[in-house]
Amino acid sequence: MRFTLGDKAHEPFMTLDDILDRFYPLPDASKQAIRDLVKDVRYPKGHILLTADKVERYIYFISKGMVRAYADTPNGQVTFWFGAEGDVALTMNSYIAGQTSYEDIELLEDCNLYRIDIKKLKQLYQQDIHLANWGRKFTERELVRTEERLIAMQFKTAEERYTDLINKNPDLLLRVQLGHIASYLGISQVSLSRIRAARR
Amino acid sequence: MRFTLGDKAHEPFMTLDDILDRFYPLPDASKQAIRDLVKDVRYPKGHILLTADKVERYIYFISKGMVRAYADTPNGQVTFWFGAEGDVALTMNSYIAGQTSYEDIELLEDCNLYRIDIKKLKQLYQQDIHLANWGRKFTERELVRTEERLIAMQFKTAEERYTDLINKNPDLLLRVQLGHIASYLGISQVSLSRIRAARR
DNA sequence: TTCATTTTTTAACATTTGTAAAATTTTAAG
DNA sequence: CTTAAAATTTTACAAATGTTAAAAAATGAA
Repeated sequence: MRFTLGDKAHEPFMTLDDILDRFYPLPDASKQAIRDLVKDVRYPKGHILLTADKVERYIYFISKGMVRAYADTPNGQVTFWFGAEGDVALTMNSYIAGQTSYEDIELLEDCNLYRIDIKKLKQLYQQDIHLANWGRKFTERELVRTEERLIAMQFKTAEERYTDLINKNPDLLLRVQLGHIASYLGISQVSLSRIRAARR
Repeated sequence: MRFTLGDKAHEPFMTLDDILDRFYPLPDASKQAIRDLVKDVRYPKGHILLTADKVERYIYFISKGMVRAYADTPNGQVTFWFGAEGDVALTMNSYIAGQTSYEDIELLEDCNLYRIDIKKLKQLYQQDIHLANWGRKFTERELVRTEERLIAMQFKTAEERYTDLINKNPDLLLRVQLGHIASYLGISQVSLSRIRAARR
């Protein structure tokens, strides 16, 4: 999922079942099919989990830790998504189109992840209608969130977007450095400093 | 679909089959199930097809015409999506969550539409795995487009976003007034006029 | 065509945000 | 604890965008 942190962000970790149940109720047989495909993996802070220029084979459910997605641009990196416990980390075009994508995913903390093979997951989408609808629901939730953020970018000031962000995700300030937050808000770090100074 | 206009935008109109085939190959039985639910409707330019404050019962495939989605804000309307032939017009939260949403859909031209009942479509998602995957694919395509636009908002100048927009959609300038385009780009109409003046 | 309405552009000034560089604070390693 | 590195804030100035109001152009109905 692209940007949640809401519900269970403060939990120390989430189980695979916790994560699967967030999007859509699945019968146990479908959950078991996922469990059979999943492998537990761990990587340290700073690890690049997925890269833009590769067709990535896996997506990752985040059990514990914080990550960011960023696009490389002529003007530097643009962070456009944070993922925490319960979210799904993936490079969009690899997942959706089997092509290279526009973003890298970097771990901002040591992470425990559930790794799953995209091709095998898609085979399940073709075989199991519950999982096909689970996959639909997952994307739908991301789409609503992304569209809401896009609209906010079109008419809210940077200060409003900052306030909204930390109100919805108070722990973000404790877990993510301000440079990444500024980028996520679409402003320079200097601008974010000014906004924060004005709030004191 | 949220913002395409690409492939067949210049076509005078698209059939239901054209539209269904854009996202995902469907067996004929599945297409027939959709055909059985669909009703042809027409509305004139200016008609408000869907509204934010209602739980809408229908979504519409656009056979002919141009529409926009906009959110009402304290500072006026924010247009954040244009739909043309082949696109799907819907209020997101009605479609996704069965709740009121954040946008109205207004017709910018006289339109021919295929109307379909959301509840019945969702029943099909539960019964027909091909349609469930069609629905997944539809949302996935929207998500990639929306995410790409969000990233562009974060690091491209208004002028670059304007150039990108009209390069991808040359006919947009002929079919949509500049005030809506300015809003879509996240700038004032005055700013857009300045950008256009500088390009001459 | 003519006239009223709507849309778009232009002008003037205010505000926001960006950039570059320096100062300060925080973090992390030894 | 001390020190070097990294992150954050501050400052000064430049560039981009917003707001308001007026002028010009385009549109559409009679």
